[in-house]
Amino acid sequence: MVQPELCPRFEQAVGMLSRRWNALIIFSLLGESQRFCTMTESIGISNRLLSERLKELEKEGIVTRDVYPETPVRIEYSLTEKGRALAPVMQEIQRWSQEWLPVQEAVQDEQEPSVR
Amino acid sequence: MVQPELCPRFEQAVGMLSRRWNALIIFSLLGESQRFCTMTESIGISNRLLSERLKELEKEGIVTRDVYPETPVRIEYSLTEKGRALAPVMQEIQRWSQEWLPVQEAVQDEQEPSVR
DNA sequence: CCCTCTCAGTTACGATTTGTAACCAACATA
DNA sequence: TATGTTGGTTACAAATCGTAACTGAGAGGG
Repeated sequence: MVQPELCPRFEQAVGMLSRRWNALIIFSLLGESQRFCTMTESIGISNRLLSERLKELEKEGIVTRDVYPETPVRIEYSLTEKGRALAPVMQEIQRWSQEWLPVQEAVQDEQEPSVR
Repeated sequence: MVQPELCPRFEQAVGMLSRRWNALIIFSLLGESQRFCTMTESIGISNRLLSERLKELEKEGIVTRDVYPETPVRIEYSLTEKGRALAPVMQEIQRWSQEWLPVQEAVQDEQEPSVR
């Protein structure tokens, strides 16, 4: 019934990072602050989900939202210190992916050789 | 339409790690190989999803499945080298969670009954 | 005044995925 | 025959996601 082992803080961190798109959002903000429309394009996420995720991440103190009342309005999203502190996590994911995942060529019809 | 920036291998790694439960499954196997029923208890995942995720992770070369025809049958899941190579990622998540997430006390009535 | 454009979202809704619980098969013991 | 254990499946409702259309504020054109 109860799950005894796992550290609750670790579980919480994993819960946040496992939420779909969150890792990519954080990664793309590690470089520099970005505006909404730039993020949807570079990440490939829909308006709806990006909006939803950014609100959650802001509430968790990972992302900051700055409004510049220019015309048209400019809204910049950036990472807080707590958010930037996730850089090593992203770096390790990247390192692993470089070492263990194959470079995938353009379009190749995968055909499983002999899976029963 | 096209997302130009992100490295496809990084995206793939994030996709795998962001799949719900995958990070916890990998983390719990970092210590030692485990059997099915032990994992459902310690992680708090249902049979259905654990079965599904383990099959996916096995297909991706991250997890190995070993059958010991004892009675009752014992099936041990463990990490491949590729899977164990994710240890630094988990370590960095853990480090971040220790530094940035609050220790949450026993039962505190949150206003929002956040049931994820 | 009306139409159009951009940015930053919302809303509506069908398609996936998840969580829960019940069930199954193999083998062993009582 | 009935019961227990392990390692799953199956069925189905609930939650989440993806797509696309829409909104609203402010500026500019005609």
